[in-house]
Amino acid sequence: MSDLLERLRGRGWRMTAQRRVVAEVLDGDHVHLTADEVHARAVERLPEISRATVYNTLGELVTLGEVLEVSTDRRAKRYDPNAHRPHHHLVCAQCGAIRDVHPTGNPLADLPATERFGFTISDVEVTYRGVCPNCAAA
Amino acid sequence: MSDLLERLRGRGWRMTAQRRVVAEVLDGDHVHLTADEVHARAVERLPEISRATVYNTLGELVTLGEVLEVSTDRRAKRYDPNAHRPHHHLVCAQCGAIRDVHPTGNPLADLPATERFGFTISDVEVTYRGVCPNCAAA
DNA sequence: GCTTGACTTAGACAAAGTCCATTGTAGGAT
DNA sequence: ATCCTACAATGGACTTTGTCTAAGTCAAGC
Repeated sequence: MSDLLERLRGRGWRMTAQRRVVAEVLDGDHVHLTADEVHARAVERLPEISRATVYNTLGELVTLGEVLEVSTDRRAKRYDPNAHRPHHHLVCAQCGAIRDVHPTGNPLADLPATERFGFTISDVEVTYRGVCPNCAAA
Repeated sequence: MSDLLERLRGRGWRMTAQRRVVAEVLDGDHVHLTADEVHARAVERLPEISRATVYNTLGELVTLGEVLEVSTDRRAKRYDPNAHRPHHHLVCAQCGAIRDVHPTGNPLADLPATERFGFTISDVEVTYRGVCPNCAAA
């Protein structure tokens, strides 16, 4: 993740304690935190960090392409630091757990020209929904 | 759409003016209204209908499988009455226009067992994003 | 070590949606 | 036809998620 900090500095990002903390919180694999969760964890390390800063920083990371926004439920957006490997998501309809998945095939190729209505398509988002083993057992 | 009303009555739905109006508003193809838009149109026909009732009714229609919830942007949920023919969505990243599309292929088959993590998958949602002809021209 | 403009802050604000106590009513029972 | 009652509707308070702004702070270049 320090690569991330390096990359950001290289792009002229002004490095502040707040931004560093947000980037650190997002470290790890299969992490899909809401903005509020990011804020909560950031506060543990930097108690005076404000919500607005967390939102700003997350927004910038998304713009820079370092983090993906995913909206698997209709509550809060989640932030996925695994932005450099394309992937989709598998969501538990009951507990909301999220896993990154890598389907075979290319959904873009599955949309014939007649079904494109003249759109220039740039992106496909696939969300699988189901029940996770934990919830199925309960 | 009166089929819908019939079906609902058959399921023991108590028919009220409010519910009828909400169902009528959702009539039509390629309609993807937000709850607020549904409310606005319902008010035209039944001025005293409340927002809570619209939300409740939409929620019930979703539970009954008569209407689909789609969240193409992260603002409001949209309600899609075309629930009986499986389809996916094509969204303009600029103006937010939504089209129903029918891709070939089956994305469910594209997720190998090793990528299912023990989930029982029940549903796949595919959202294509791009720029519509209108916005491209502007 | 200054300066400056970018960054952060707190809190007000907004949009979307939920909750709840109260009031109303559809539809079966009489 | 009227009455009953469980289910539905109401409206307003509340919650959640996110944005905006004015004022204060600070990283980084000089």
